[in-house]
Amino acid sequence: MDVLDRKVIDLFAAEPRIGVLEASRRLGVARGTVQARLDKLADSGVITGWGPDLSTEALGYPVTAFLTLEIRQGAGHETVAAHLAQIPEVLEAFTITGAGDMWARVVARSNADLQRVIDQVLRHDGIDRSTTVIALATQIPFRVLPLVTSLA
Amino acid sequence: MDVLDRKVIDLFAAEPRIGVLEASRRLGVARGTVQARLDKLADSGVITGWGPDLSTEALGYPVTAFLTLEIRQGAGHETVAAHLAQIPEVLEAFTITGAGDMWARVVARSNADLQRVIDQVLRHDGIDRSTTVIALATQIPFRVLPLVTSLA
DNA sequence: CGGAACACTGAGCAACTTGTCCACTCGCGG
DNA sequence: CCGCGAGTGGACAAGTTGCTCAGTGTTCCG
Repeated sequence: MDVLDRKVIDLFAAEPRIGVLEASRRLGVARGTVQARLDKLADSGVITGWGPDLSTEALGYPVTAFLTLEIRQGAGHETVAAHLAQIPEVLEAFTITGAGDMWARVVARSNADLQRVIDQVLRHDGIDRSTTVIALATQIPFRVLPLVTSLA
Repeated sequence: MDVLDRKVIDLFAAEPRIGVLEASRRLGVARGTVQARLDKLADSGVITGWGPDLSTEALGYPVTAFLTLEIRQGAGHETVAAHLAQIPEVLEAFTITGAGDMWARVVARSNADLQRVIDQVLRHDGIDRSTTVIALATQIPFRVLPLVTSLA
C-alpha cells in the first residue's frame, strides 16, 4: 500500500470504466505496472470485487431500517443467521456486543411493508425480542475512499 | 425491470469483468441489447456505479462498530453530519427515528484505536451522548442480489 | 385497420484495448 | 558485487468497443 496503490484505487473509484491502459496514461506509469498493482490489490484482498453497485431505492425499496435482535439463551446465532439469510430484504447482519444480540439491516417497499419484513424476521424461535430503528435520511452514504486517502 | 434485466445484473454481479460481448453470448441475446439494458439500468439509477469494492479489514481496519449519537436539542443534524464526514473512519451515517438521533458506522485499527475514533466523533458540541456497539462477527456480508433475484 | 413507437437482431467497420511476450534499467539487501 | 523484485517501453495477435444501419416483431392508440 504505497502512494501509487492509493492513486490507482482513487482513479478507478472515480472512473471505474476507465481501463488499464488509460489509467496508466493518467498516472504516468507503464501499463504493466497498473496491471500488477491491481492484481496485487486483488490478491491481498483489498479489492474484493468490481460488481455493479445497486440502489435499493431504485429497486423499489426506499425504506431502510435497523433491527436489533435479542437472541434467546441457548439458541445459536448460526440458526438465526441462516434464517435471516433466507430473507432477501435482510441486506446485512452482524453479531454484536451485548448478551446474545444481533443486528440486521433491512429494506422494505414502504413503512407498511416494513411490518411484513419484520414479521418475517421474527418468525424464528431463537429470537426473544427486537427493536426497530428506521433510517430517515442518509447523511453519509457508504464510503471507504476517505480511509484509503488517509493512509497517506 | 424484467427477467432479462435481472439476468444481466446477476451475470455482471457474478463475473463483473465479463464485458458486454461475452455477456450477450451467455444470455443468448444481441450485444446491443445488453448494452441498452445496462445503459437503462444506469439511467434509472438502479446501477449506481462499478467501483472497486474495498475491504476495510484488508486495509488494516478490522474493527467495526456502530455508534448511536444523541443530538442536542437545537443543534442541527447538518453540522454534526459535516463533522462526521470529515472523519475517514466514519463510513456511513444516517438520521434515525428517535428524538434527534443519528447512527454511524465506524471502523478502527483495533479496540484501542476505536477509542481514538470515538473521541474524535464526540468532539462536537451538538452531540449529547453516544452508545457504542461493536460488531463481533459478520453473519451476512452486505448484499443486494437476493433482492434483485426475488423480483421474479 | 393502419400507423407510429419501441425493442431487438445481426451485421459491418474503424479504433482501441487486452493479454502476453521480451530485453533492459534501477535500487536494495545479502 | 551479484541476484532479485519492480518498473519501463515496445511489440504482436486476438479480441472488444462504440457506432451505425436495415430489417423484424410487438404493442398501443386513434
